[in-house]
Amino acid sequence: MENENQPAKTGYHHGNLKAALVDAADAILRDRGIEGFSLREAARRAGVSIGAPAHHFGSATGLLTEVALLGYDSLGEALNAVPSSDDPAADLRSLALAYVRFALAHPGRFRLMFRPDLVNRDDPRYAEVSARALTGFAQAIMRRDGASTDTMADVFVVWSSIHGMANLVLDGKAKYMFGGVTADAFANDILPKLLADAWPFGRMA
Amino acid sequence: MENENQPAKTGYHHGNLKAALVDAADAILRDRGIEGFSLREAARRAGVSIGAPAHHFGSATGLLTEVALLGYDSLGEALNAVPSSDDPAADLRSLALAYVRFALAHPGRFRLMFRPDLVNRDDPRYAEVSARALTGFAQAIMRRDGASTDTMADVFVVWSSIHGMANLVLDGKAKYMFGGVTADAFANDILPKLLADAWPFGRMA
DNA sequence: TCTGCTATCTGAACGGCGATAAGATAAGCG
DNA sequence: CGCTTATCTTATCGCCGTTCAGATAGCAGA
Repeated sequence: MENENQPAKTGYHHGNLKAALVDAADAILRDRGIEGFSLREAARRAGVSIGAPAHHFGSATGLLTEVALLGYDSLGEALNAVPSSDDPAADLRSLALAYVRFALAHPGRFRLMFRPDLVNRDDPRYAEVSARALTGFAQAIMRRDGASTDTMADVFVVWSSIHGMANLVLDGKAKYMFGGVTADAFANDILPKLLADAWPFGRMA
Repeated sequence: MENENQPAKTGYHHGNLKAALVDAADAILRDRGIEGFSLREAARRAGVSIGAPAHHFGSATGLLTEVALLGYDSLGEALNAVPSSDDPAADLRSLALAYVRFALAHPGRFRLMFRPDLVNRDDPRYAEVSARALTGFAQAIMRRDGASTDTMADVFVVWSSIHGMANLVLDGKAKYMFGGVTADAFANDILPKLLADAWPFGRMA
């Protein structure tokens, strides 16, 4: 997942600092979460001074925006890796499972992606990359619905359901409901059953 | 909503600093959101020195935990104010509407309530107050389901759906789907239609 | 190769933050 | 009245993001 971003730092000039800082920031999100991130820590991990990031990104938001864009890319990859079948309801269950698993596997990235105060959504790449992450998802809903009266409403409702599950589990709220289960056990044991039995979107419309 | 917390500051001793700091913190959440909160700003608003809050709350988390507990109380009030009818599916739609409206009316409080890093969930009052906020909600689901095989799974799925809608709207994601609509317009115009037409939990099981 | 231009990076500074601890103040109670 | 104790102030520490003058070196053109 990490670029090696050669050439490595050789002296005064790093050579590939921009990519190195993005990698460092992503690593901080992985190690310490979004609240553990700081611009200075990213500079430290990249082996440069505290003022160096400003030249490339201007501010902490600038750097985090790059990480968030990568996050949407990786979410899109995870969702697009789910194969389509001739059962769109089953596909929707698989997509929901992939979405929640992504959130649990990359909580720092996932949380960052939905933080309007830390991500510059006016970046021209944002609309494109965030929309593309959900295209396969929207298509599965359309396959299930056929000619719906309001596809956008359906997408929003299904997305909300999945996004809500991811957030409640990430925020530790599912523990209270399923007997202190770990995130892994939830994703591997409880969630698939839940999607098959109690989740109405996994049935034909 | 704000206590007047008499007696007001009279000199060296405030007299009711603990309540005044909770009010100040809640006001900061209202004015500047959760990211705009600081212990020093709360002290400033209460008219005391920056070290004063530590005596009463120990840390920022201590103060924010108090505010979060009040938040769960107020969410519980908002949900319990929704009357029960003989149509549990309609009740569920009303509860969903009240939940999302609460989140949009008190975004700072709402976000704080789900921040495990800012709220001490080991506080003995936490389990009680957070559970009570959702009791009426869980009862409506049980009335709709009758004798379900797994009520907890149903509660989790419905709650996720509602919680996901609240989060997506709060994080500005609904704008992209419903034409840049404001939060008020979403809560008053779009959401009721959505719950009636596209929301499967608002129908009988 | 030399020269100048420009991108890149350093290092110091500023104000704001949470936390801590020593000391000042006053409320309460015997 | 005097002692005890809770309350609040003040100073300090190490973080943080941001800014800016200056140091460094890559690089294009002569």
